[in-house]
Amino acid sequence: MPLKPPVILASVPLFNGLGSHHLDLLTNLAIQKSYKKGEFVFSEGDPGDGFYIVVEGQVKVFKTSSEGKEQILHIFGPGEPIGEVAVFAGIPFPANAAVLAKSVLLFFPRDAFIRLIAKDPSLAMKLLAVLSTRLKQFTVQVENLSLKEVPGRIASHLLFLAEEQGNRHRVTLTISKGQLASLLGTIPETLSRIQSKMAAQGLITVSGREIALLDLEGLERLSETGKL
Amino acid sequence: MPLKPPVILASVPLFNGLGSHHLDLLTNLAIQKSYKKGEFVFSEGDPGDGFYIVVEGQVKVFKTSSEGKEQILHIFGPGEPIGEVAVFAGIPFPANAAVLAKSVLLFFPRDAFIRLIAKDPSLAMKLLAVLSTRLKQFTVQVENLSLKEVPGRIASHLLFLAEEQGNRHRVTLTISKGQLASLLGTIPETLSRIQSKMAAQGLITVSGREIALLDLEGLERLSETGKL
DNA sequence: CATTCTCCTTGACCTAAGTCAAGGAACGCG
DNA sequence: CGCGTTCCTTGACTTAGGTCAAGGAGAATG
Repeated sequence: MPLKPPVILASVPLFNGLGSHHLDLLTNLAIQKSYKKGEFVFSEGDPGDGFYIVVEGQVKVFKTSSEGKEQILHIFGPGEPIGEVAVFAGIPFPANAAVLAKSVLLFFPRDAFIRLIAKDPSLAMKLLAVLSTRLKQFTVQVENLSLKEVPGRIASHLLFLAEEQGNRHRVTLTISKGQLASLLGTIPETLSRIQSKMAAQGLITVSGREIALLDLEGLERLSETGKL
Repeated sequence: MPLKPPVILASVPLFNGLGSHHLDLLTNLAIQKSYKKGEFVFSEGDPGDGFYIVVEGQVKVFKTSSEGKEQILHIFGPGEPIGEVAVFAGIPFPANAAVLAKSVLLFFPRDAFIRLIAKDPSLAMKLLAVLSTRLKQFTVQVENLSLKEVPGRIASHLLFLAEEQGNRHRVTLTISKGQLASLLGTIPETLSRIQSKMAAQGLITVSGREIALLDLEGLERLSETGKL
């Protein structure tokens, strides 16, 4: 059931600084949709007739192999746009999107949104920045997958979370270990084993989704020269 | 030695369809630079004070691990823009760029170029399309690295080249085998071995940089369900 | 509170692909 | 045209990490 969105657009970074006139136009464009845990937002190959912004909840974008293994490309939280690639490249969605928890998204239909950008270069500049940042993130993901072994990827990710959460010594996972494995290009078993080994070496302690970073030096070293 | 560029901008896809006024402005912005084989265009971490367009030659963009292994992110040919990510995200270059053969590039300084876009939404739309397409390519690269084994990656790449070169049954590598290995996230030894195996099974025949695709069916299958 | 999920962990095993080392082929240079 | 350098190929070996299988812990449900 599509609903009219609440007036939260102003708090979305992408629309930040937009005039209230444009915000009104956007508000009229947007269609609000709700999803329950596990539900797909779109599938790889679906026509890219618009993009989404997360209002609340969490969405994973991922690829699946023929044997059913899954690789998460990115996890999106509130305020982040999903699927703009399909809109601007004029192609079908290149990956799947599914929600990890009950979520609310806003949908912006392609054509109307494109018309809006054409009129407002500042919106275009914002989008360029968003896409560029995502590109940079892919750069890191490829580096991690190809040049680092699993322990290094885990260490990197923990340090990244510490940075993001603004706490040098303790991080909270926002996704399950299984999903984390899929994000890091490995499987739960391997993640589990390495996590144990890291704990045994005094690098971290794990308790549920709470992880204490005991040895930042060591983690830093591990994240670069992958040897555990 | 920077030189004024020749009037080839109109033939660059990114600037295609731009008015001659804007083309003149761009021409005045651009600085032509020449590189000899192996030379770096920029290094990871360098300030992103502008971006480049390939006029002739070939440029690889790549990451390097602490142990010296290299992963190529993309190979750019004539007409393609390099390094826009740094410009629009306002960050240093997130990877290295080096030329694979004697090359000529045009450099566009950041600030002037940004001013130009702000005035011309159609240029912004073109850039959005370019970045989106690159994003989609990364999507494929991550999928290949994480969800496919090396034989599958090779098969995919050969089929991709066949598509690109418009010849179903014969492709020509434009880079050395060693560089190809680095692009596919493996090493020359492994590439070599698998190529031999594929030849033994009648999928392909290899002679230098010329590869004949004998069994498209088989390659297609291999590219999906990676079993050789 | 017991039951059933779902998720996580550990063990034994196996295999894809990386390392090290040695020849060969091809290419550019003097 | 011969020489050296760079690139490619093949072989023997090692290993990171995936697979399969079996518990165990925690959360959710009736």
